[in-house]
Amino acid sequence: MISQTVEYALRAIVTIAQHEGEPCTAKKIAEITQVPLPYLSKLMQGLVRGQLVNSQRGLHGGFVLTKSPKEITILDVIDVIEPFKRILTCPLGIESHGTTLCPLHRRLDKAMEATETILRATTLAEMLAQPGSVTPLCEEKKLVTLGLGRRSKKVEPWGTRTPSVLF
Amino acid sequence: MISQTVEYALRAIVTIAQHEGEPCTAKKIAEITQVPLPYLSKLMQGLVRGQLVNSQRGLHGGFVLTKSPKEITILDVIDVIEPFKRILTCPLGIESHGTTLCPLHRRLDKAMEATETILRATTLAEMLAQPGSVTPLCEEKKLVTLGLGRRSKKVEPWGTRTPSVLF
DNA sequence: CCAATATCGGACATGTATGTCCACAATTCA
DNA sequence: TGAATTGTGGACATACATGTCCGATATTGG
Repeated sequence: MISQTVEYALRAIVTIAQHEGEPCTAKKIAEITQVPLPYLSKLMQGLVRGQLVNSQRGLHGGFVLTKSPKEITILDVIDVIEPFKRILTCPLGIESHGTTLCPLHRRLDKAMEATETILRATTLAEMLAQPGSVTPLCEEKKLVTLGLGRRSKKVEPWGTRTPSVLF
Repeated sequence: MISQTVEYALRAIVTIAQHEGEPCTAKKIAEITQVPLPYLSKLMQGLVRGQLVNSQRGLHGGFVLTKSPKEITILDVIDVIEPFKRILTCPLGIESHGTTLCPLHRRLDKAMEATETILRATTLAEMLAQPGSVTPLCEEKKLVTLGLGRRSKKVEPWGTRTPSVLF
């Protein structure tokens, strides 16, 4: 239905939307969304090329949305990663009936149309945490510093393996 | 959205439904549906195990529906080949909010629900050729006998490469 | 300029869906 | 009983989605 890659992309862009104002690094997004960092990096390039996010290299860099969350729909994200393909012509290459589909593919396309309509109608803004909502917000991992000076290391505190709860 | 395998399975079962009464051989189905014969054979085993069709080996064998086309829906076929999976729990393994999904996955599941509803509501019977329908019926290839006696061979007549037009 | 932080881009590795092949078993008909 | 027909099941081959790695490039701050 929805590929793993698209699922990842949606998690990522929602996370970025949750942090409007400050750039999100790939590393941070990967932790929150539970997506493998190397794969996420590849993904993000797609979102950048698709003009949904801007990237900034270097210290304090990361990714930010190019538009308001109100102006980005789920379908926008899908179309940038792997375009939503409706059934427009006969999959068997039969040209005898122009744009008219057989009953089977007409039905299948109707089902796709229903999905497409819902996805086009849903913006990122609608999926952000609402003040009165029951849904928990995204909890970022609180890192604890171990050691001192150059050798210090940030790690997850013991007992906080609960993943973030945006999703 | 819908895997190639499911697409093939649907073509096949619609073809069988179109020929109620007589068994369809895999070879015949493969020709009509434009599905590679070896792959189709594998597929059919799934439909048999899923109790949607019965198989009969030997001369005059083939596949027939186990029930009336009115009692088989598109969703039935999908569920037998690769079950339609709704989003029931958080894909990130977060258990803190029971069965409640985050806004993102709630929306995605709504889209799937819409699709599922349509597919469950569509039976094979609705997709067969209607008397008054504009949609062309399935044209099977008319084979021509070349040669005589034991050496005769059935082949497609020249100039009839037009694929069948059920779909 | 140097070191640290981050993204970029291409090459490579793995896994799953798709597609192929072949020997075998069941059925029919003569 | 023998030959032709037709589905069955397992092993194998290929294509594409998914996932990994690493050097290059850009940016910041000292």
